[in-house]
Amino acid sequence: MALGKDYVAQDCALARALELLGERWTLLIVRDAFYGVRRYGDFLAHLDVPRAVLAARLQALVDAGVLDRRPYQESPRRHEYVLTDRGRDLWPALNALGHWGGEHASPVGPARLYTHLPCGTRVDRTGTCPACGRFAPPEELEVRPGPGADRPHRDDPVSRALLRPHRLLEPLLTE
Amino acid sequence: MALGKDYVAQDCALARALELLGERWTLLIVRDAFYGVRRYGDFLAHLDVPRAVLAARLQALVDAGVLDRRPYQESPRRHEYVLTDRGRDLWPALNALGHWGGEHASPVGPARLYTHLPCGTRVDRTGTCPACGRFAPPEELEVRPGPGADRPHRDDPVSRALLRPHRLLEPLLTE
DNA sequence: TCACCTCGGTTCAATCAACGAACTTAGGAC
DNA sequence: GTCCTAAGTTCGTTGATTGAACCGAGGTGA
Repeated sequence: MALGKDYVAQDCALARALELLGERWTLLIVRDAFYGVRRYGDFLAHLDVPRAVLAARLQALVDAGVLDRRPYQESPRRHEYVLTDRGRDLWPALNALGHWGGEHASPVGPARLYTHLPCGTRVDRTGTCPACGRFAPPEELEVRPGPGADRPHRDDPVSRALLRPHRLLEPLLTE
Repeated sequence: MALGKDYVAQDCALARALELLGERWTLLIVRDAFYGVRRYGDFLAHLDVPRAVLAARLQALVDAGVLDRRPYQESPRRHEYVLTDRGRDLWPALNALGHWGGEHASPVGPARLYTHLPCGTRVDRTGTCPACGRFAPPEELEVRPGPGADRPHRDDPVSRALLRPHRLLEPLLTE
């Protein structure tokens, strides 16, 4: 979606957001980053995305300032991808899209529930906690499998780790 | 993005939403529908989307229950595409994505502002009106060009019509 | 009656991106 | 020396997007 064949003539904030986020796989990668996935191999295991596409998308997200690529060990040097503030600001959009998908595109309801930890209440489609009435930032949310959850489908370390309730943005332990 | 090569293994609400909405052009078409665009020719003029792609996307959105295709005149019979309730429920997602794009991906700020008509206040990224504290449904919003607006760029009937403040979902008059 | 116009598409060849399997590179472990 | 892991890159095949041309139903004007 490079120059010339992009949404460039659409001088609109949504179009510019989609220039990056509208590429296939990109938003699922960002969602996984909210779930605490940080490593190339874990994204790969959870997403079934072609390796080349994953590498390109991670690079694009780093270039756009959504993810930060930083070393998590030396010798051998390895890197992880962590959401920046700009990336965390995508939470309302991700929550709204996921909420719509759970209501209108899922046979059995949402696969995951988001609970505002201080209140123990599910957030609504705007990302607001009905109990305290405030917008619930992702750090204060816990993901947990919902009624339409993974059951038979996936079996990879990331999917297994997500069967346990998990605070958003905390690194996911994939034993 | 048909069977077999879709996000099907991602048993997740977001993945299912993206199965439809993640296709190129789809969310821009939905955005235009919120702006009041209803006709094939107007989408075409505003979006620079290939005709075949537009036809395919409109069909997919109708199949998914996001748009309703209904006649607006007989002899010759012509149809228009109007957002259903399911389509209107996409507003929080569209608003959140557009808000992110305006803050993080636009050089000069948002190209369009959304004002809650009863309060005269701009809605925030969650779609909530800061003045009345409630979620502002799209019917109560007015679009208006903002600081980063179209200026030189596009010159088509739809872009011209959007230079005037306009209530969301009201049919756009493209004289 | 004929030519031409509009609207809402469809068709098709060329191009571009995604896919997936194989390969690579750098270091550690046995 | 051999094997293993993590994080990629390479590359031929498949599939989607593009844009220009075409189509058909109906109206309009001379």
